[in-house]
Amino acid sequence: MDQGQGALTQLRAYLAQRDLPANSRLPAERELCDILGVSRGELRKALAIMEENRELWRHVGKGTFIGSRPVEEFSNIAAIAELTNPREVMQARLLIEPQIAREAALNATAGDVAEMRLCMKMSREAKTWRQYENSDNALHRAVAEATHNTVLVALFDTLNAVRRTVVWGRLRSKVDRPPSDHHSFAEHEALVRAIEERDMEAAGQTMRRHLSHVQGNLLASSQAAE
Amino acid sequence: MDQGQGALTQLRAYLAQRDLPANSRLPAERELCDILGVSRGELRKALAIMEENRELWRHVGKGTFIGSRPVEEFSNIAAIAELTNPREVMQARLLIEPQIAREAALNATAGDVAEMRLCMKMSREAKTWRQYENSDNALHRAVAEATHNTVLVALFDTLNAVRRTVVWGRLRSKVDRPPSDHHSFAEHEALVRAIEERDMEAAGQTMRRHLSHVQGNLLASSQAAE
DNA sequence: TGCCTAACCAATCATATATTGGTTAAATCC
DNA sequence: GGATTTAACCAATATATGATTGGTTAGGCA
Repeated sequence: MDQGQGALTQLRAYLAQRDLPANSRLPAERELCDILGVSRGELRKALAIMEENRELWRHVGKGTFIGSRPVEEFSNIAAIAELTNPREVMQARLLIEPQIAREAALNATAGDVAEMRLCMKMSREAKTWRQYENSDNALHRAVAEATHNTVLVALFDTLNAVRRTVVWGRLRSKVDRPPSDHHSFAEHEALVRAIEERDMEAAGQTMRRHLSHVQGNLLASSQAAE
Repeated sequence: MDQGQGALTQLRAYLAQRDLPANSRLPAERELCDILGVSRGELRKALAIMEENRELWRHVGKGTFIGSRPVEEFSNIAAIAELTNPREVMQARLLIEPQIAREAALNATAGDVAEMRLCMKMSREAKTWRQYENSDNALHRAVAEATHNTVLVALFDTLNAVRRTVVWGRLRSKVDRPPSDHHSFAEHEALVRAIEERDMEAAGQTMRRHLSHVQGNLLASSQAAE
């Protein structure tokens, strides 16, 4: 009975002496047995207790590590893109991006707005669809960056990556041509102005209206393809 | 001059004959040289043109592939967690999750609601903080799943993964204790009821209020730590 | 000058070997 | 007899090695 707790005590003493930083790996179980002078079974009991206590985590083939187990990532872009479709992506954009625009209106600096205007200028001067799409992407990302919230930017990037993968997979318009419809230009202008004037409500509304138009165009083109 | 275009023509003919599906790999450059009977330089010119045209993409060590280059992922959970903090994460939750709740109210099935009620039951019966947190997580994820939108679920998972990494990194409450404050229980109940009644406005508002309380608690505990 | 050829480079893949936590069962010890 | 040690084995992972790939450069050649 004392033995069972003894291994844990020895292990704790060993770790306290080293004072290892988080995520650092400690020796393999077989080595620790020799170091601490305990049997592997007792050592594993102690390790199990500390793992249950979230003081360390173990994995076959990897080893034993200080701290809490890292989370598994279901954020694989390609995997998401496989499971979804343009409709879901546009719906997600309609829910997320207006909220980002509202937050951008609150936090945007003069530099952020200048960046947005530069993107708009480039999109107006675009000679090919590819250039236009790049500028459009850059503008939307500039809005996300204007929130000055790393998590929101990361979420936007994820959503954007999924969008590009899915859309490109479906309709492959090889013909590069300048955009004929200029409805986006006016909407972008209104969006940036709302952000500049710190009008959260207008920023959100404008973004929502803009994405609704994009959604409508996407729907129309898919119908035309049928 | 005819030679330069000739390699491209031959390559196009070769690809048209095979009619390879997207993302499929085509032979290595050195093999293609023999197959098409052109020099590697000419072949690479043709490949460069088609790559510029987004008809294929190449990468050292991998090969040459049909279609457009897959997007790079900035969705590394650990990387995001390194750059952010609990405040940004809570802010992002306050912007995203109410929108998800609204959408859930529109699309939830009876099975979805039953799943939510099960999560609530488990959270009420939780004996430790860990159990409570797991049930709470499961409930919020059930709401996301009720949107029946793969992209929204994936974004929620990403946000949730970042949240757990960041929060766990900061405050490590080793002491497992049952939750003393029951304010979340009533809020969860109201949230699920709003979703069940398809009241988008109430669902969004309830989720926002709930997260505001969570944010308040997090702020209070961090102040207490100082 | 323009093209071909060959060689080389760094990134990546493919394969084999070693290591690690997890498990089981016989041996051993009070 | 029950608990513990010990050894062997397993699947997952890491590590090391060699082959392959796109990218690049330099010399030969027409």
